[in-house]
Amino acid sequence: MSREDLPTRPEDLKDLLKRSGLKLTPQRLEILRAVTNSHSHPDAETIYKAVRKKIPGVSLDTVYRNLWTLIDHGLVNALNTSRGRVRFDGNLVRHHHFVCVRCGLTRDFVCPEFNRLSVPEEVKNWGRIDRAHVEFRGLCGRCADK
Amino acid sequence: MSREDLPTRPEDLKDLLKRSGLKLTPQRLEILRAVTNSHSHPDAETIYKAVRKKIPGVSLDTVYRNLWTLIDHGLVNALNTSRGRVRFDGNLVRHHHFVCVRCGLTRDFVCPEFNRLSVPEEVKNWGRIDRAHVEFRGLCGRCADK
DNA sequence: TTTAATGCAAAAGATTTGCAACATG
DNA sequence: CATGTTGCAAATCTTTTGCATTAAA
Repeated sequence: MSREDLPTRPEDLKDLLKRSGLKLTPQRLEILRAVTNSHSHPDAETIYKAVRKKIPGVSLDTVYRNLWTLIDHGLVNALNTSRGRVRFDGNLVRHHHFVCVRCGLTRDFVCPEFNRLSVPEEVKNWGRIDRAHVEFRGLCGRCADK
Repeated sequence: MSREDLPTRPEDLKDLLKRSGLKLTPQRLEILRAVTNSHSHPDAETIYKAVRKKIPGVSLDTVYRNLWTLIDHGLVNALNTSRGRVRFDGNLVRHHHFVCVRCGLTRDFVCPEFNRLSVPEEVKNWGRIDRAHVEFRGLCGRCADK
């Protein structure tokens, strides 16, 4: 299995955490599972609710702390947010986005070609680059109709 | 002058607002000017401070309201924010980003080729697409050294 | 045993709202 | 004029912190 096509089975998620050098706590695992299972770019509150079904005692700040940790380790992304709330993207299949600049609707699509865009020299000097992400911006059907 | 290379002279900014169908208030103009003049992806507070130098009585909520309006009209973008605060990008020259996933550092670069990425069929059906934006993600020099 | 993660409760910030007055087209 | 915009102040939400306790490696 390529790095571009990652699994969501529990054992694999455990693995993923370990390979990322992260301690494997039940909370962390459930948070990761919640965010990777959802392709709807949930906010922290939504993830919190999902995790509580499995671990009723979990706290919201643990959810936040873990999401940032997962982001730091490249397992999750923070999304462009129209209007003040962070949303998370845990789709482990490498993908790109369509974004409605008005309502913030964000949809995933896969395009292997875009994963391999070549990095301009200038940019190479700014740090270590792990991946390319393309965003097509415009108005979604709903917003365009108004 | 092409649409890809927009001006920041006051008259041109006024024009830009009008052409976007927006009422031209002094506050709005200064807010737009502040955000287009800064290439450092300021947050709302920073823009507020800059605008206050010209219009001391301006209020923070007016700044927010206008930034969202400008975003709705495609003149400004909201940026990926690591950690809870929206930042704004009013660079009118069409550009792309390098983003450090750890600290959130975001740098602009220009690459005409990326402006013309072809839109997959699937995506075309989701709405009207105005532009493509590429983000290279990784760790900036500073964060990579730790 | 060492180091990192958790839960709690409280704090801090950021963003939004209602509303009356005002300015723009 | 009609409509959209502003300032103000208060309200609302989201996200973060400190700290004592617990769990993972």
